[in-house]
Amino acid sequence: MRFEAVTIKDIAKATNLSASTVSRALRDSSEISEETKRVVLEYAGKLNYNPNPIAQSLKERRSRTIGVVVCEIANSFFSQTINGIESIAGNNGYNVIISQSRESYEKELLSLKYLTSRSVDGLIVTISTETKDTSFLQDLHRKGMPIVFFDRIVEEINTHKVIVDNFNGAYQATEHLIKSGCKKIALISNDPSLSIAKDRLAGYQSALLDYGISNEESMVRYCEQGGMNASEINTAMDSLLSGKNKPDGIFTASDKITSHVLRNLHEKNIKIPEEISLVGFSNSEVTDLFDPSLTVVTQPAYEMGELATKLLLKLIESKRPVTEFETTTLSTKLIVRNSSNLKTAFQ
Amino acid sequence: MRFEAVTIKDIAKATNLSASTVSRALRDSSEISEETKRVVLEYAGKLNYNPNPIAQSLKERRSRTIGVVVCEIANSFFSQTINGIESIAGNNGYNVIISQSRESYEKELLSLKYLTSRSVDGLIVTISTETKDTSFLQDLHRKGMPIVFFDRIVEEINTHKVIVDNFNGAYQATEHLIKSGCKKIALISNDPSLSIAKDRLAGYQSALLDYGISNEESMVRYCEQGGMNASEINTAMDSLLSGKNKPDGIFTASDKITSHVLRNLHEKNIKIPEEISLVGFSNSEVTDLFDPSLTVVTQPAYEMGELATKLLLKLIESKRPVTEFETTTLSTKLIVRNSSNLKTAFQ
DNA sequence: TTTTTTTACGCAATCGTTGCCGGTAACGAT
DNA sequence: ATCGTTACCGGCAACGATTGCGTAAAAAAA
Repeated sequence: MRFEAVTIKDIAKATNLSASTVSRALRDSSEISEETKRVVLEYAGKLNYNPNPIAQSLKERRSRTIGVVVCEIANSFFSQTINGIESIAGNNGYNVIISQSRESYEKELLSLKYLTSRSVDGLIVTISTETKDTSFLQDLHRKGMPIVFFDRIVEEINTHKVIVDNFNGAYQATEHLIKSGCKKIALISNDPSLSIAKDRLAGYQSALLDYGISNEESMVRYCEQGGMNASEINTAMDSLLSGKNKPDGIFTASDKITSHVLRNLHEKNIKIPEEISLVGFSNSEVTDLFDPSLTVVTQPAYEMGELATKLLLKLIESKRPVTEFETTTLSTKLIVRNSSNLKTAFQ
Repeated sequence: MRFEAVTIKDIAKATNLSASTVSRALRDSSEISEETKRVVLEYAGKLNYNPNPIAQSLKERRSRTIGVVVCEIANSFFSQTINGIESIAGNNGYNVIISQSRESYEKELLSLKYLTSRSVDGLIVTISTETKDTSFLQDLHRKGMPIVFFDRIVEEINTHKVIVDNFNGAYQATEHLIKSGCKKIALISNDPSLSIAKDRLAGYQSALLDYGISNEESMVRYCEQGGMNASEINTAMDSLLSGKNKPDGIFTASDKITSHVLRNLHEKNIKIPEEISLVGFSNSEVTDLFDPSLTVVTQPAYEMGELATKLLLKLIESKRPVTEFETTTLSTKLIVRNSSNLKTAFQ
């Protein structure tokens, strides 16, 4: 079954005008008489005419569509970002096609190929944990495809980027754990090749350094699959807790990792924060309901989506090639709750 | 900046053939010589040719795009459904445009108009809490637009529908509360005009009836905005708990409502399940981490998305108008945790 | 050799829209 | 009466891919 729409030709026939006149009348051109415009608009209204965006796209060589590649929609951080993206895109007459990599390089590549073959006007991308080779993105960028990165950016591609101050977010989280009395603080993070993982590691290390706590390799674990499956995190936790140097605080560097670690601590019947304090990056809206309520580092995801989209639209609508790019860094927010205990506050 | 793609004409020029020959060669037509095909394919490969889907859409009068209207992406149930939708759509060469109503009738209408004006081949829709008037959807349906409803269906439109057994889900939840020893069970639900709210109310009432508990109007609250803002739910909770007939069990009929109610109970320092037991519909993946871990009714969201998409594709690809429609009902699952206490189990 | 068939390709139209060019009628100016 | 200007509108072509139809050349049949 096909859904048949009204075209300009239908109106042209009905009004005994040519297609071009109807087109111009609809676009309120000055070279069409008021009377003709009235007639055309009346018919267009009556027949509920809508211009065919596919034909327009073909003519104008643009689709007014932007492609978004995220790791996972069912992740608060990304769904909030998408909300921001859709709001700005919608206000500007663009639509959004969303694609998920599910942390797989292969799926990411497929998504990118799919989106570009669907003639998107630009891309908003956050790369997967698995992605080491960014040559496809570099190719696209070189050929003139407007791209904006957010969150997990690609350092070697020079374009607009929207990130948060991951260093500071991690620093504050770690500092908070230290001030809570933790002496042995572990970090469970994403694959270290990711920009965000690097920055968060650096922030964590810097805080330890500043407070005179030694940086020990043995206290850091990386999840190559970004915590897509629990087993990876459980393995990390097992090895972390089995050693002689058991941590008294854990800093988790992503949404998924945070909840998996909490679940693992529950299973092990470890008291939080008495035995181990927990602070993690998370944009989930229900971490206040967790047992215990979680101390989290949150990111302004919605704003990041808005900003990335604004930047992308600027790229798309620029007449001449853009060579000056900006990296916007927003702030994270530390929300202190019961999974950590700010002991020094009572001293 | 525009991204310039390789077209059939580029290949035609490069190979000194006509566009039609190139087109036929690419589609492996029998009236093209093997030698020509080889040459064309070689060039197409070298230039990394991809057919322009916009041009194809215009020609074939279809966009290979399906539109999805959900209430909110940042809701586990819907994001899981979208995952299911995308998986089937992707496998069949369709892409997906997602639109959110945010429980607003106005935004829903805008989304629908936008999607249809973007020439989607079909729609997968779950209506907003606010929606009372479905005439626009009825118009679309009458004009031949393939539509599949899921979750919150429109009863008066005869098309494929995918739902869960809301009656039974609610019955089981209520029955479980009764067996846990609750005598006064409240229901906090969505706007009663929604199909799911009706069915869940009926299941709740039926369970009460079967166990000889009186149905009292005063124990039911409806959230007209579907729990989009906390205040609505807090008001409901205040009125529910202030009366003389304080409930000892609450059944919440949606994801958002469930977490808001839990938060409200926390704020009121009410012990769960000692003072009040809580069971709710929720597809959040972290309800096991809540304080207390939540007893929930979950829906097979991913499967619902898959199924809805399969049905939609059948509609879209059917040669002649479909008149026989099916409503598929999947089962919910009750996961018992600590927010309710199955006391009778110990007897 | 002539006629028929087959092979392999090009032309032109199409989808819906719009930019460009051109044309005509009306009107005032000369 | 002639010209120029203005207002208004139509025709054509093009965006990229596809397809029915036509046809030249080659192959096969007569």
